[in-house]
Amino acid sequence: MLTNERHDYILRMLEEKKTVKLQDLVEVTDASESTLRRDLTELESMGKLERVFGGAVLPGRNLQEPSMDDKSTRNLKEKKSIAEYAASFVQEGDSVFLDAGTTTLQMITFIKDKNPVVVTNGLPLAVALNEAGITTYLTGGMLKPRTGAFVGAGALAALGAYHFDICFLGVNGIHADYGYTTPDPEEAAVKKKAASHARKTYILADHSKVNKVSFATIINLQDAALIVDGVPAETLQEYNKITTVKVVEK
Amino acid sequence: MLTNERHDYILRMLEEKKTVKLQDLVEVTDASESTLRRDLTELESMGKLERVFGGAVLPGRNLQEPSMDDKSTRNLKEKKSIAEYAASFVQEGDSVFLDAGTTTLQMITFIKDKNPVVVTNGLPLAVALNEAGITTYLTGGMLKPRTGAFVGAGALAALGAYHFDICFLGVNGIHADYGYTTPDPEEAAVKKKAASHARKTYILADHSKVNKVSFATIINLQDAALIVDGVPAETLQEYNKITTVKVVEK
DNA sequence: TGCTTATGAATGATTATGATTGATTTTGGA
DNA sequence: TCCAAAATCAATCATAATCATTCATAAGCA
Repeated sequence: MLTNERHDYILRMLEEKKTVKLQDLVEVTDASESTLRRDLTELESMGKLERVFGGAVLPGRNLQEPSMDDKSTRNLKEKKSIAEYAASFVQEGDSVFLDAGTTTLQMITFIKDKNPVVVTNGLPLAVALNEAGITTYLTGGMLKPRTGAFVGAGALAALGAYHFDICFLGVNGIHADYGYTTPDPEEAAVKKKAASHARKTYILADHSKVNKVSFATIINLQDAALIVDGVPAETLQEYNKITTVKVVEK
Repeated sequence: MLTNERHDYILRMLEEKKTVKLQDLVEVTDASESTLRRDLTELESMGKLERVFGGAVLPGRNLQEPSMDDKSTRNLKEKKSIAEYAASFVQEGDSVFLDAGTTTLQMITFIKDKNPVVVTNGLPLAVALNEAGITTYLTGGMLKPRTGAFVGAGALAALGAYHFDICFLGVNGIHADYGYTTPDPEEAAVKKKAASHARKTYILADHSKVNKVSFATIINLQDAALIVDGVPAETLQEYNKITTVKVVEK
């Protein structure tokens, strides 16, 4: 069976069944496991499918879910590691700002025994903080449906009333030349203001954000430290010029 | 069965039945208890469901109510009737304030087709409003764990920036002599300030609140209308002295 | 021939799974 | 109410499945 034939077959099978197992493909196509793995990898890089453990599924088929959930599944483990490491900087009784985002969300588990007072602009975070029994303040403001973040004049005004011992922000991209970037200007404004009211600011990012700069707003942050996972040493050199970098070990 | 298939199955089952038992999943999916427990744990960490003893439920549902199912299910039918009736006063495009509370929560279903802009101080309400696709503002402030209400200086300051066409408040007791009462002074302050920024205010209460005055703070509200259900005519006479009373018919 | 590409097999690593254990929670009866 | 039984739970472990990587072979082509 030709390579293209296999590819077509896989895609047609996916269309039909929405999901396909590698072992089934082996039986039907008479190709080896290795070959079919390569097929799947290739088709994935073309965006035609999404690999999962044991096979593949149609891409983006949980787009029906709020976009937050999609993102939260991606790199979840890395995010948890980063969150745990970041949480180690929080001290007993600190006043903490947690940015809206999936990585900061993961931090809640790791800080709840430190009796922090937490301010956030994230709706899901407020829910989780409440459940965790943490003293919680929310900035308020206009709710962005896609991200569950509160932004706008209301959020900015509320931030003016607080001061934080420590502040944790998520970003969408990090680049040695452009610095930190995030797609939404309103969310960028909130991040900036939060950082300006904090004694110390940490930026959280998994490796997928490194050297990425999408259509985005640049956030100018002085004195912020960057926490990332699994980035090669030579890449780090570049960033050390512009910020303190802390790498999460596995 | 692929991991993703199980996850999808669980979520679809949840969508349908609102709740799912672990044992049922074991029977249907042919996976072990351990595996399904892991599935549930993972889905929970993604915020797609909430684990309960014996299975899982859709998220948010039980956060809407402080701690006891008791309170939320108590008089639920009456609350829905009151909510539906109250919602009939909302007009297309109105700016609406919804107080934190279970009755106001029920209103969301009934106002979402009127394209309102809603301001609330209730965490569960913000979640529900977001899900309903309604433009949502939240006051922010300090979160009261028991009730999910935001109160304090932050909440009051935020309210100063809004004006409402219509305002709906819940109370804990109504008495012909003492007026409206609620146990928490901070929540009382929020209610009062919200009402003072509204063109028209409605108080929602089921019959269990009538002639009740617990250890409570009195809320002085001018020009507010009272919406109650199933109260005898002679009781009504008393209240007409102090407010406009509207009774929900069954 | 020399070069590229596709393939399959083998490897050690990673991940998912199911069974077991003892702890926790709920249930039901005294 | 209190206590004991049953159900459910989290944690751990060993096993099985799946994975990425490497290497060697074979086929196609100038």
